[in-house]
Amino acid sequence: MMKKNKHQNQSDHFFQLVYSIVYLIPKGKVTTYGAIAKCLGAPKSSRLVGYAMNNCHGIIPKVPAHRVVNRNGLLTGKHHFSTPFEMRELLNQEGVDVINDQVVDFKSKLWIPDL
DNA sequence: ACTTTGACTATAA
DNA sequence: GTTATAGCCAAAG
Repeated sequence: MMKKNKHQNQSDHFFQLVYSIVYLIPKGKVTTYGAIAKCLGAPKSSRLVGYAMNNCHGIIPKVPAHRVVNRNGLLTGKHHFSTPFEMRELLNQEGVDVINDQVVDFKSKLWIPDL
């Protein structure tokens, strides 16, 4: 009788939850940390979303972290990729134009996870 | 157990 | 338009 589990022992429960949302981001679209956090029921934990992404290196399947930008449409996490240009490259391949580390027509490309 | 950190956001000046 | 400050909360040290 698993009585030792007082409350989901999944240490990275929050991380997995974030990843599951990121996987849902359609190709050619982007979303924000706050949108993901809000979808998780913790709109004020936007920082934790970014924190989770910092741990996404080596996650299988690959996490499309390049589709997650801040609320301004700025590629704040580009420095966490293999190369600062990789994030822009990936977005460009999906039809998302990026100029000066900012998504062009960000408002149009924005996608909000559906609950 | 306490302190620091961080891929954020909202508000104020 | 920009810059500064505060709030936020879980993971890592």
